[in-house]
Amino acid sequence: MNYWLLKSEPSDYSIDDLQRDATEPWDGIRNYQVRNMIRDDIKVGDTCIFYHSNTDVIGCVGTMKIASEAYPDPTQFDSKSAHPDPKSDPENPRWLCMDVAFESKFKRTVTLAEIKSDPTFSDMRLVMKGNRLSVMPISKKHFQKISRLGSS
DNA sequence: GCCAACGTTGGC
DNA sequence: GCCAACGTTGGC
Repeated sequence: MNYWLLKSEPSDYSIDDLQRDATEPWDGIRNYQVRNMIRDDIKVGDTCIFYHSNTDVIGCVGTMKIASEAYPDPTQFDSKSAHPDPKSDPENPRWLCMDVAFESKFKRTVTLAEIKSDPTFSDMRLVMKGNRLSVMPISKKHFQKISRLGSS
């Protein structure tokens, strides 16, 4: 099993929204590196950290599980969605998404500042320069440490 | 709201 | 294939 970190702006979709919905499509991904990870590497049952970006308290807020295989992201064909892609061919869709299932909400946010200041995380892609991927693999070690911090 | 660090697009 | 212009992400 692999571990991932998935970013979302809470004003768009938050951990509380996922707790309420239980399962939700993780859609709107429009980056080829991320698309390829979804297509090739992310498997049903993989565990993910839910990360809140672009907000007052930035950081890791809970965990979730991958709940489906990758499938074509319907929002790419919806002109009213946030990210329609008129160049995507319905016969050969460009963008994929997958369903995620709520697992847990942390007792507290494990903040980006905290992660940056802890040498345990110095080799984590999240804190390395120039990394803006909204989905990234993380090590089991980092996943377990973040889970432990969030549960305390 | 600013802007650095990307990624994408399209003219040539 | 190069690269300038433009768009996006996301921390601050």
